[in-house]
Amino acid sequence: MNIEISKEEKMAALFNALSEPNRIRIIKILRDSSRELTCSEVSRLLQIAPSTVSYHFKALRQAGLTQTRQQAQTKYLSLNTETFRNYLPGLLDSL
Amino acid sequence: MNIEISKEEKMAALFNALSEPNRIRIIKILRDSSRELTCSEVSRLLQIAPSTVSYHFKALRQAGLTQTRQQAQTKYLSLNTETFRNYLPGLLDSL
DNA sequence: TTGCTATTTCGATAAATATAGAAATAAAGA
DNA sequence: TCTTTATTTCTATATTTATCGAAATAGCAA
Repeated sequence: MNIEISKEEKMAALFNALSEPNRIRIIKILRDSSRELTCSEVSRLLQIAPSTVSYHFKALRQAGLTQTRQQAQTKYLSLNTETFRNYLPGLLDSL
Repeated sequence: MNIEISKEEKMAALFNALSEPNRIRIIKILRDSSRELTCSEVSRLLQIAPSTVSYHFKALRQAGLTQTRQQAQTKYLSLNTETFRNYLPGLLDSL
């Protein structure tokens, strides 16, 4: 059984995942390049520690805004367009 | 002079103001009723302490999502539709 | 003036958050 | 096998946050 979660709580969780500048930057890169990103690549691009990037990746994934594909040691991050479509239509264009 | 603020930081601040369920509830009431709300009214409606509501009002106002009109001791809160229009078009319908 | 109502600020607190470095895990390649 | 690369987890820390009750502020009304 699931704990009851209100629409407001769901939306708040989505906004919370987006309430950090580096996470917005990650989302924008994904939106604009339409390719996948790796942890180390983002670490280089944004100049933050890999462990911090991993933490942000986890936050985005847990909110359902992204998904990952694994190949060998590397995990490729991409947008979960369905979540944006279902809960935040048009928002990607606002970033 | 102003501290340089990136678009990502601005958007993150807006999302941060929206990352709390009770603040989303306040925004939704304002959107649906198209009337103003007072601190005490929201305190009664959402069953949270007036000081907590005041704290949320301040967070929303500082982000630019709402504005207040004062009449005697009472402050009336309303949506700042311009901010929604400029930065988050269509978002009100997603809440 | 005195008491009532509305809001904010203050003080305190418990919880969550962003961050980094170190250690752990796992796969690739020499 | 040993080394390098990629990522995650753990530990620690400093900061922010949501919350309340109490006190302060300000206006209204009897």
